[in-house]
Amino acid sequence: MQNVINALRVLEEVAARQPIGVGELARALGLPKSTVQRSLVTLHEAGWIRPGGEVTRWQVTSKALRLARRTELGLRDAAVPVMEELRQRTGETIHLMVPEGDAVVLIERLETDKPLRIVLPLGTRLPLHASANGKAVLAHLDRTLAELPGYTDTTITDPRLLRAELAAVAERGYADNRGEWRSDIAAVAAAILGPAGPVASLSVSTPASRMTEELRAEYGKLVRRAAATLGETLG
Amino acid sequence: MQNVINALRVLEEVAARQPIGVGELARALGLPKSTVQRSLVTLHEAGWIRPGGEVTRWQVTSKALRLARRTELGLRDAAVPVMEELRQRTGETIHLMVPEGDAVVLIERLETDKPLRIVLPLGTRLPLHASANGKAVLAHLDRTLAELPGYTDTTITDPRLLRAELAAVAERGYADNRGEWRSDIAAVAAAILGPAGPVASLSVSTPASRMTEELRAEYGKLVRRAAATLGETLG
DNA sequence: ACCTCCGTGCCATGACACGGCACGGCGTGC
DNA sequence: GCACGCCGTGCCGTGTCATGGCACGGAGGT
Repeated sequence: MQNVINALRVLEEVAARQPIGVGELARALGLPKSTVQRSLVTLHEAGWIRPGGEVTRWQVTSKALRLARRTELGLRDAAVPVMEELRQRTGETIHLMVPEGDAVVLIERLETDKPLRIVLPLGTRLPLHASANGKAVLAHLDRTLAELPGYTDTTITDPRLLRAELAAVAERGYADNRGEWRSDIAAVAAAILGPAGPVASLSVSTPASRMTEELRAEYGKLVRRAAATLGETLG
Repeated sequence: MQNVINALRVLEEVAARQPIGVGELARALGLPKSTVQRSLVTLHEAGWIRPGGEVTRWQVTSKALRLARRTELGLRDAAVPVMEELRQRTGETIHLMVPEGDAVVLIERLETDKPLRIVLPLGTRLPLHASANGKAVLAHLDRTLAELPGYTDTTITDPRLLRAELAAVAERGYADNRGEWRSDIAAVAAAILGPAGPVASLSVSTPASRMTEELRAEYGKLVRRAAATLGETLG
C-alpha cells in the first residue's frame, strides 16, 4: 500500500513544516507534485489536515492530538495529580514516560521553577539502558540485553554490569542515572506496575550539579512511593 | 484514495479500542478482513501501530503524540508557566484552547484542587458561540454568524444578540460564559493574539455555583493579563 | 513583455488494492 | 474424540484507481 505510506509521509512532513504548500512538500519528499496533491486532498477529506493561513497552505488538525490522547487510557489523568505532589515535594522536574520498543517515550512533564532546568520535548525517546526511566522499566522486564551504545563515559555498555545494576534497581525500588545519557543530567525513577508488568515510569530529573547523594536517596524514596501510589490507583 | 481513507479509519479504530485484533476491527468497521489486515501491516510498516500484549493485538505507537506536539510550535511550552501562575492566583481550572474550523479545541489544562471541578478531555471541541474561549476568539474574527444551535436556555442563538455580545467582549478584553454550553459551567476567557489574529485562548472555568459577579470580574482581569503576557512572549 | 514558480486538473498506462476463499491453529460443546 | 466456530494469515484473478508526466492559468519578479 504505497499510497498509504506516501500519505502518511506527507502528513508527517506537513506537521513538521506547517503551514506549507504542495510544491515545497513535493520537493522535500522527493515525490511528484500530483501524488502529493492527491494525498493532501485525501488527508483533508479524512479530516487530518486543513487549509491554513493562505488558502493553498496546509496544517494538521487536532485529530492527531485526540488520537494520541485516547491511547493513554487515562494514564495521564491519573498521573498528573501525583506528579504535582512530587514536584511540590522535590521542587524539580517530573517526567512520566512509557516503554515502547527499545526506548521509553516522554508522555507528560511538570517543570521545576528553578532557572536551570531540564527541558525535553514531549514524545522524546530515551534509551532503556541509559536513562533512569528506562532502567526502572527494564528491572521489571526479562529482556535479552545486547547492543548497548555508549553516550557518555558513565553509560553502562557491558551487559553483565547492566544486569547487576538492574538487580540493584529491583532491590532498591528505584533507578538512578548518573550522567549516563547526557553527562550533565541526573535523575531517579521508579516503574509504575500494572498486572502484566511495567506500564510507565515516573522520574525526578535535575542538572547533575544539583543532585547530591542525599538528594538522590530522598528523591528515590519519594518517586518510589509516588509510583506505587499510581500503580494502586490504576488497579 | 480509498485505501488511505480505510487505513486512517483503521488507525482511529485501533486507537479507540486497543488492544484489538483483525476480526473485531473488520466487524466494527464493516470492512473485509483482508482489507483490514493489509491496512494493519502497512500502518505497522509506517510505524504508527505496533503489536501489543498478545501477538495478534494492535496498539498505536507514540507517533501520533509526537506529530500532535509538533503542531503546536511551542505554544504549549510557552503557555504552561503562565497557566500555572493563573491557577495559583485563581485556584480554579485553567484551559488552553485553539480555534479550529467552527470550534475551539482543548489543548492543555491545569485542574483546580477543589473537589468539585470541571474535567474535559484534551481534544474536546466546544462551539465558538457558546463557550467563553470561543467567544473570546470570535470577538477578534470577522466571521459570518449563522446556524447557532442552542445548548441551554442561556445560549445566545440570535446572531444580532451575539454580535452585540462580541462587541462587548472586544471592549472588555475578556469573554464570559454563563451556562451557555452546560448550564452548570461558568468561565471567563481571553484571546491570545498573534500578528494575524487570535491563535489561542486561555480560560478560567468553574462550576456555576462558585462563579459570583465579583469573581467573574476578578478572574476576567487576570485572564486578560495572562493572555496579553503570553501574546507578547510569542511575539 | 518575458520568465519562473505556484497550485490545479487531465489522462493513458499498468501496478496493486480489492475481497472472496482456503488453510492451520485453538478453544468449546457435545 | 470429534465437529464446529472463530481466530489470524496468505493466495490470487479481476478491474479499479494511483501513478506521474504534462499542460494550463495566475501571481510575482525582473
